[in-house]
Amino acid sequence: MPKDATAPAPRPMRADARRNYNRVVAAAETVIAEHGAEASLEEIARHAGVGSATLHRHFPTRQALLEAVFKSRVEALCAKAHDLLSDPDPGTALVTWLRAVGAHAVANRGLGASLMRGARHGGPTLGNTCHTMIVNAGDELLARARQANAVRPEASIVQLLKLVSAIALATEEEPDGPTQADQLLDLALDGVRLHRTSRPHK
Amino acid sequence: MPKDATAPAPRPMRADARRNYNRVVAAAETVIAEHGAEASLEEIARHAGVGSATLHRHFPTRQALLEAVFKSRVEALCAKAHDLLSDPDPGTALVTWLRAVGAHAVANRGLGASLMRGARHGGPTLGNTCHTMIVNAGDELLARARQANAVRPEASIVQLLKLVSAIALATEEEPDGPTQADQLLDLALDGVRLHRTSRPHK
DNA sequence: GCGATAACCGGAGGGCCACCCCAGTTATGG
DNA sequence: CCATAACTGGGGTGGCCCTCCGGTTATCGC
Repeated sequence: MPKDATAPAPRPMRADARRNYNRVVAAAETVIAEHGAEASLEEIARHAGVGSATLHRHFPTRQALLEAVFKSRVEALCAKAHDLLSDPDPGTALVTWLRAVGAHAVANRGLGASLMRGARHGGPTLGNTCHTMIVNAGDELLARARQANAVRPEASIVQLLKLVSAIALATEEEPDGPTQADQLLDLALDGVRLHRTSRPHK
Repeated sequence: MPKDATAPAPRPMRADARRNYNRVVAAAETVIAEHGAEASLEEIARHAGVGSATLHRHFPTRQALLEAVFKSRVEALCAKAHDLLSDPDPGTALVTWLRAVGAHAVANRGLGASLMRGARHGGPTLGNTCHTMIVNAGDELLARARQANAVRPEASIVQLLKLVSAIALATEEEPDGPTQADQLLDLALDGVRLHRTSRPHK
């Protein structure tokens, strides 16, 4: 089965089409890493050796292209979430995963914004697959943590992800982005957890 | 050549110039409230009944325009910070103020982004007056709270403001933005405070 | 009150970009 | 091997940001 996202390709997509598709994704990857998520689509097309029309045909919206670029990373994060489900400490597992999400969002410029944008346009049409994948993966972790009384029960996974994305969005394209993001996450996520013991003097 | 952003005009600025200046600021206010901080400058000029050149002459950069638009609100926030300095509970005062900052940032689309952008371009040249004003005002509140052991000592005011701005940025242009922002702030700011007593079972 | 002058105004134009249309080209199935 | 359907990319449109330049107007010294 072709690795097509949502359509079970009735036509298996012509060879050159798939070739150009891959070229565009590769070019987008490098250009976005260089210039951020607001990079010029034409520059991506140029860098891929492809006309702008081709790019727009394969990816009718910028969001669609971002989804394709970040798909592998999102899948990795979902896999990590699955692994962490067997962690002995549900609360720490959740926080660890959220930090990983934040780290990825900071490292891959624009991922954070991409994840957030997914929430809008409620329609399940397209463009929000990254968002839903992450939400589903994280929801299991949160449910387990909540069951163990390790987190504030009123926090939803959407809120938590939005918080993480916001921090990533705010610190990306800063000189010391990763450091700042880490500190901010430390501050913010600490408020999410429930510390039944009195807080250590640290 | 006096680069006056706020300078006390050696030449008192011609009457029509000031008139157009005010018109542009007023137009920007409404257009930004409608379309966000990324609104088209030409549309602002159009809405003000003014050529685009006039807009660019008065405000050489978008940031300069945003500064002018948000100046009054920022001043109000600084005044509020000053008032809260006499609040009996330093920790609560700080959190109250940060929530107020967040509320303003959400209400006035683009203010959050504007506040953050100020941090960059380290130069004290221009465009970061809003940022420095807010930072200075908040720093006093934070210092007092820290002295009272009411907050985690490693949190800096820049970090806290960045956190608040990030949340505002993430929730603005959402249908239920203010509500979400409030919940997220609740989550995030709780991690900032130091609860010397063991946390209530709540 | 009245020119001279300096400041101000806004339309025109250049460069860049997202997006669409259409004729040429190429892979694919009978 | 060829008919056909799908894919391609150059060119066009409209929008944006920003700058230059000739015309206009407020302001100051007389």
